[in-house]
Amino acid sequence: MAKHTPSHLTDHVGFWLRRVSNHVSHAFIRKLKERNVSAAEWVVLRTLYENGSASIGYLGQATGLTKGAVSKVTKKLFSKKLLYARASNQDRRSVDVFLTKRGRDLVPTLADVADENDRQYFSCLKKSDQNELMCLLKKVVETHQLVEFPTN
Amino acid sequence: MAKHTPSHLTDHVGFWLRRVSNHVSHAFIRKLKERNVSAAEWVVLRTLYENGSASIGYLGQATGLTKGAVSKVTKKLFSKKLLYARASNQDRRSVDVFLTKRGRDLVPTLADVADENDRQYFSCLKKSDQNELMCLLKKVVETHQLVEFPTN
DNA sequence: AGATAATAGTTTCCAAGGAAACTATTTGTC
DNA sequence: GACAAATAGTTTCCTTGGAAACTATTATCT
Repeated sequence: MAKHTPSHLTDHVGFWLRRVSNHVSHAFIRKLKERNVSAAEWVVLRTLYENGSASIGYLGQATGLTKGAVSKVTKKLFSKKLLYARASNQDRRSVDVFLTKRGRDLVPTLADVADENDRQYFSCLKKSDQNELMCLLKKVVETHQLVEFPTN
Repeated sequence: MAKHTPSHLTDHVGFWLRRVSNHVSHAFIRKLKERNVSAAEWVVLRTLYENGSASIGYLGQATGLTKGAVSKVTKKLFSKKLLYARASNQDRRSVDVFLTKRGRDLVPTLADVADENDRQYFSCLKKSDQNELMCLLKKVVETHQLVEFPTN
C-alpha cells in the first residue's frame, strides 16, 4: 500500500490563521505599548467600558483568558490606576472590578489604535471580504462555543 | 461635536482572528503534547522534511520565529534526537540542520495530528468556505509580505 | 449543625518566544 | 592586508499566559 505524502503546513487553515493572527497581534501590541497597555489589558478595559463592572470570572469569559491570567492583568491595571476593585457583598469570594475615570477616558484612544491596526492589515481586502472573513470566524466561534459572549 | 462610541472589540477582524487562532493553536498544542512535540517544533520538522536541510535563518523565515527562538527550538530537537546539525563548510558561521531517521519517521504522524485538528475546527465550514477563508488569509499574508515562503 | 463539595480568586511554577546584547565569521573598503 | 560593517547563531533577560495548587467563602447533603 502506498505511503502518502504527509500534508503540508500550508494545507491547514490553522497555519494561516496563526500566521496572520500573530502578525496582527504583535503589531497591535507594539502600538499599544506606546500607551503603556497590553492587548489583554485593552480587552479588559473595553469590556468594562461596556459593562460598568464585572467579576474576574466574567472577564475571563469575555477575554478568553484563564482566571489566573485575568487576576494578573487586573492587578496591573490597578497599579496603573485604570481600574479599582470592590468586594462583592452578596458573595465575599467575588470581586467586582470597575473602571476609574482615567481608565474610562483611555478607552476611546485605545479604540482608535485598534481601528488603526485593523485598517492597516485588512484594508487590503474589500469591505465585503472583510465581512466574509469575520463571518467565517464567527461561525467557527459559535460552532465550538469558543466563548460565552457576555456583552455585544 | 458629538463624541462617538468607541469601537467594540467585536468590530475588529483581528479580535476574531486572535480568538479562533488561540483556540485552534492551543488544541493543537495539547494534541502534540502527547507526542512530546511543540507547535514550533512541528513547523520546523515539517519544513525540513520538505527541504532536506536548512539553516537556522531559513527556518526563521519559514516558521515566522526569530532566529533566537529557532535556535532554542532546534536545540530541543537535537536533544530529542529528531535533528542533527552540521556546520556549513562554505560559511562557518552557518549551521545546516537535518532530520534524523527518527525525525523523518515522526513527520507523517504529526501531519495526521495537524489534519485532525484542522478538521475538528473547520469542518463546520463548507469546503468552499474553508478555501475562501484560506484565500483571504493568504491575501493578507501576501499583501503585507508577512513571510518569505521558502518551500511550497 | 457539621462535613463535604463546589466556586472565586490568587499565587506559584513553568514553557514559549521576542528583543537585544554578544560571539564568531565573512564581506567590503581603503 | 587591516579595519569597519554586515551576517549567522547563541545567550540572556523579560513578559505573557496556561496549569495546577492553594485559600477563603458559599452551597449541598445527611
